[in-house]
Amino acid sequence: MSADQVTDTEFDIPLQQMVTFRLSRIHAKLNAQAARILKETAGISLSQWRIFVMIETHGKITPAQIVKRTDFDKGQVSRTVKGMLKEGLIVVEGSESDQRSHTLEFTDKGYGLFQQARPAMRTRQTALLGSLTANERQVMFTAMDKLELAMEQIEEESRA
Amino acid sequence: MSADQVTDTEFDIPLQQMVTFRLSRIHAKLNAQAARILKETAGISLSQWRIFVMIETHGKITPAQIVKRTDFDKGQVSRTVKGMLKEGLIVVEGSESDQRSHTLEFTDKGYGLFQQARPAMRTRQTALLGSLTANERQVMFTAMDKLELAMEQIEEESRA
DNA sequence: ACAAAAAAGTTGACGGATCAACTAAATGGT
DNA sequence: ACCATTTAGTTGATCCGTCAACTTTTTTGT
Repeated sequence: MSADQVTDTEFDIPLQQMVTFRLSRIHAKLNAQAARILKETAGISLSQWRIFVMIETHGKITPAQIVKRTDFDKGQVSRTVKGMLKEGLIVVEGSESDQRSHTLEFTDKGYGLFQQARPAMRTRQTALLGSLTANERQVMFTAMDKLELAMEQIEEESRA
Repeated sequence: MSADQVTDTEFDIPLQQMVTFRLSRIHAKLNAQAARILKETAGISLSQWRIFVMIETHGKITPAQIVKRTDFDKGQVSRTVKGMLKEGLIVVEGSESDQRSHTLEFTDKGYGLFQQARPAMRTRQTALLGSLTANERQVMFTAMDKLELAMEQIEEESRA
């Protein structure tokens, strides 16, 4: 049951950093690679891509809804949207029921760039997922769920 | 075999972002939590902690060796070391064989702070690893290995 | 031995992420 | 209906991560 014996044979990376550290490195590499692909294929940033994906998936979504669904920082969403408006990648449409908010939509230009980036992104995603067996994928996702839960519990305990 | 059918039932998060996106969020949360703990327990930053861990593990290590082993950015290592010197957390000792480089060591103050942060960090690490079964841990690490490999292959292919 | 290449470290620039303060609009309890 | 609270979005400050340019020193090939 105790987790201490898992990796006590220290090779290069000490116990204390295994999970955090490995995830951190993978994340950095994944991000850098995605950013590079997006820049090369469509000249857009990773933040912009993520906004596009949310619009594509949910259609006419507001910044607040994006924040709720993704946990992105609302400041950053605001700035990214601002940039995308200036570049003519999206347009906003004021909501009638709520004067504060507006829904986001593709422009033709924005949609074009999004489509331009998609094949490479899709290929990459397929290659990444394809490198794992079905079982590995499944276990990895449940493991990530559990890690997120464990983090929340740590947070609660340390606040008690 | 095809990876497309894995998550084609789109719930909240579309296929294109599953891996990248989940990892990104977990990474961000893990980082934020670690940073908070380190600040509260010892008043040090995550970068400083990581340098400490490397010194602790390898003893009298040079910045270049840290970069090799961890893939940290050498610019950032340089800056972090500079800050730690100014705060008196470490000292450097010039190498005789190489005029360019220097090894890093704890000061008493630095070691004290490191020890001060350790229990909370260790507890957290144990809680994180402990939330997973042995099998999940093992599968997760091999999955991460495979993902890193897949990324490298994508990189090579796109350069061809 | 010497020129060319590689390695160690520093620094500047820039984008991304996080946090906090702020404005304005909507909601809810009484 | 009214005041307090919540929610949407903007903006500024700050830190971290990444990239590239540069200096100095060491290594390597001939």
